Amino acid sequence: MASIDANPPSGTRDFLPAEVSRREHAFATIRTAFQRHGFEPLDTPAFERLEVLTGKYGEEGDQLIFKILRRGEHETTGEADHALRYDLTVPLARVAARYGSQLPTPFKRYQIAPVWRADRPGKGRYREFFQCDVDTIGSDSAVADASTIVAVADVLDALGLAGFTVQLNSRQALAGLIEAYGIPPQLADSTLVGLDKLDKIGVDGVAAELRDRGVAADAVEALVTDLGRDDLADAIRERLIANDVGRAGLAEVDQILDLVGEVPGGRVSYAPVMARGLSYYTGPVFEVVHEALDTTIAAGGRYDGLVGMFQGQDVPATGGSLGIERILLLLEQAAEGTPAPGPDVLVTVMDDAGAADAFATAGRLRRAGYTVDLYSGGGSRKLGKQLKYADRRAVRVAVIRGADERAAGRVTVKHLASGEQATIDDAGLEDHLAGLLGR
RNA sequence: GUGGGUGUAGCUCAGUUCGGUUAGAGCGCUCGGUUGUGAUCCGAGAGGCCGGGGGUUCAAGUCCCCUCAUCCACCCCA
Repeated sequence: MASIDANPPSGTRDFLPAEVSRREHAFATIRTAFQRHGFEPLDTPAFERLEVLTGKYGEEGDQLIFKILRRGEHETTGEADHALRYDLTVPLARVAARYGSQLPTPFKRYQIAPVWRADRPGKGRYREFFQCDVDTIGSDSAVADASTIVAVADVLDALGLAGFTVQLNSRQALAGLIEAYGIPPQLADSTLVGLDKLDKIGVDGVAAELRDRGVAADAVEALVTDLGRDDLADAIRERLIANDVGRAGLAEVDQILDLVGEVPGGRVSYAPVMARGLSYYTGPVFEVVHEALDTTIAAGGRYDGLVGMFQGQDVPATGGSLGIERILLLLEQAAEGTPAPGPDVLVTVMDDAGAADAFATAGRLRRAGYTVDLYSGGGSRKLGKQLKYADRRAVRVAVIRGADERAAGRVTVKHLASGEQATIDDAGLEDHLAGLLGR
């Protein structure tokens, strides 16, 4: 038999049962928290028409879109008409454009689903990964921006990830900053990318980066002086109040800070040089970093222009995204060594004659509320093999009913962890299990 | 996309320096230590054309070239 590579494609993963359990549990926690904040679930197709996706993620982003070849006679041309979704925000914008009038305004939704990027895989970085987005469409109010942040913070806290910081900024504040330091508009984006690296490469690194990007020496010098100050935020604030955009941006930030107030499990603060990669943000932007990690675990912001790309008029929108794969990685590390619990009970099958009886017993115990596995193996049904299987599955109790027990109307119950077992009247099985399993 | 590391049993890795008889360990797996007792203990066994291709050589897991995969850093991102 020819053997083919059994590994999943590069950048994708198989999730074995224990891992699926952990993931599903985290997803359930997230769903519950978002719903408590009044967000509704939405689902959209795994793939979209190509033109829905292209032009939304910038030049580099467009190249990372997984395209789907046209079928039939067009197949050989390499032409693509569909593509796997790249994120959940653009599909949402499409949905908002398509069903706008049927949806309540503002429309608040969350979505947990896989997305695909033709990226180079790395640690905590995949070509197929889940995103978890929460957005509000149709509100230009800072209440919506603040609600996003509070909901995201609540989710992180519910997941047990206390110790995070929400860094808040605004595109307007950044525009004001560019103006305040006299940086020409055509260098704005490039400058912001450089500034955004402050935490990573330090003041000197940023200075070098900005010079490389063509920022004038006096502007760099002015920036570096402020960046080096302990009260960086205040220093930038002073600069920003000098121009209109800067003042407006600061007002945005302060209003949200005010609305959000205290957040359980974390802090919220103004981060004056935090930018954000995605080009479609238009207003407030935020990023959540965890103290135990130097990577972003959630991010978001306002993108008032995106829905308008699908219909005539602009619709305000704001939202956020949880870096769920990184969060799951964190949770996994925290849970290391604690195996996922298996079924409560394994009912053994000692012989063909007893199979029907074992089925009946398993059914009886499921109706009694237990999670019950029935040994489904063929071949040798040696008890040792079945107990080994029970151990492997982390089953708590084995129920054994061979020919002897059946003839006597009795059943043997073995508690795996303690090794204790008892043979009791069949009728007393539920009561006995209740004692063993604490129900 | 750029630079570097690593590919040997199902898993984690020795062995490669200076090429030389049947390539090892731990864990896992299978079987056994008598009837129907796991996890522990003891014993036995299965499992590898040493990532793939080409080259040098009497001889290649070991040296050279190519290729693929994977990991780390940078870039970018979630």
